[in-house]
Amino acid sequence: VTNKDNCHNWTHVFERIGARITGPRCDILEMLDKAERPLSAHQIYSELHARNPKVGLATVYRTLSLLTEAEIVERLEFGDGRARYELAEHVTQEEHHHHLVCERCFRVVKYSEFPQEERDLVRKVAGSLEAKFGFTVERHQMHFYGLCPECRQRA
Amino acid sequence: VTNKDNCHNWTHVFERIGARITGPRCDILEMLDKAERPLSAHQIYSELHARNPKVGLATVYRTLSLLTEAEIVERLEFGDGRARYELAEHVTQEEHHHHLVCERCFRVVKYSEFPQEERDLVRKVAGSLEAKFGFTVERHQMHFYGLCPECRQRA
DNA sequence: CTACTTGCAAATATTTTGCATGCCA
DNA sequence: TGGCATGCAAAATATTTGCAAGTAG
Repeated sequence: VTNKDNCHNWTHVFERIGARITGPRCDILEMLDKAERPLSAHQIYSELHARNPKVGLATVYRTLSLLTEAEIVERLEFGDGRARYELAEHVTQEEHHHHLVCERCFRVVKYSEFPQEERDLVRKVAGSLEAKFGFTVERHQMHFYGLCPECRQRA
Repeated sequence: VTNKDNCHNWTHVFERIGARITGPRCDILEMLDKAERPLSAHQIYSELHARNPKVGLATVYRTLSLLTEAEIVERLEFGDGRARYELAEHVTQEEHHHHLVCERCFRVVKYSEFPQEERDLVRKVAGSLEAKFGFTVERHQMHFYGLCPECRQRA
């Protein structure tokens, strides 16, 4: 009883990577697209499974893995042992952003501050790293860690 | 049969945090201090256990946890599911640095490029985040990901 | 139809914890 | 000596995989 209601926007994504278009896959992309912060596999599974108890956790992991390989999804780790996932920027067409993380409760906020300055610096650093270490630089992440207002108050 | 040969440099570190000075603890700090890249718990355990089979993996994890809480060690995650650890900068008194990671083999290289420009940008971003989100920003990480020369050749 | 997907359960991998023993201060 | 630290084994998490059954194309 796979429900493909959410597939309209995503058919071309799966076609491009030669993967089949299924209900759970579209649901996952839809959730990631609507989310205001990166989601863990468990968060995605909980919601999907609540809507349709037939959905299994393994499918969530396999789908996230598939989409991460295809660079449709980006996998992030913030230090609490569970990976989070969000849509790649070329998919959302949103502004380039990074994350601010509370090191106590691991709440995550997206931000985009001084994008031009960042671009300039990143370009310089990436060039320098390629020259010095022979790496082909593909992407970067900048995480800021601190205490959110709630956790600071409790501390 | 605890061997405290490696404790000379580290007594004050443990005294400051009110923790006992033991062989395994000093060995771990010594390893981190000598390492040129962040080490995983398993890497540390392997070497220590080879030198002294009495050392257990739990001690490694408990020590890393203790030292991370005390901000003597920094915990890092690069996306392969195993955390890495390195000495905090105020302990090594080395230059502020970040990491370049091969997304295929997860080799990690430390770098420090354009430190002044980075400081300027980070200060601006941190201030902006504190004002906008009410977080108290404590630290940041910048990870560059790409392919190392070896993995690029193989691909 | 046929191969790709899925669900379930079992297997891995990493990290944490309980408890009896050991050892630092 | 007293309480923190350790080792071992068992537990808790997170993630991956084998396999039989389901379904997209």
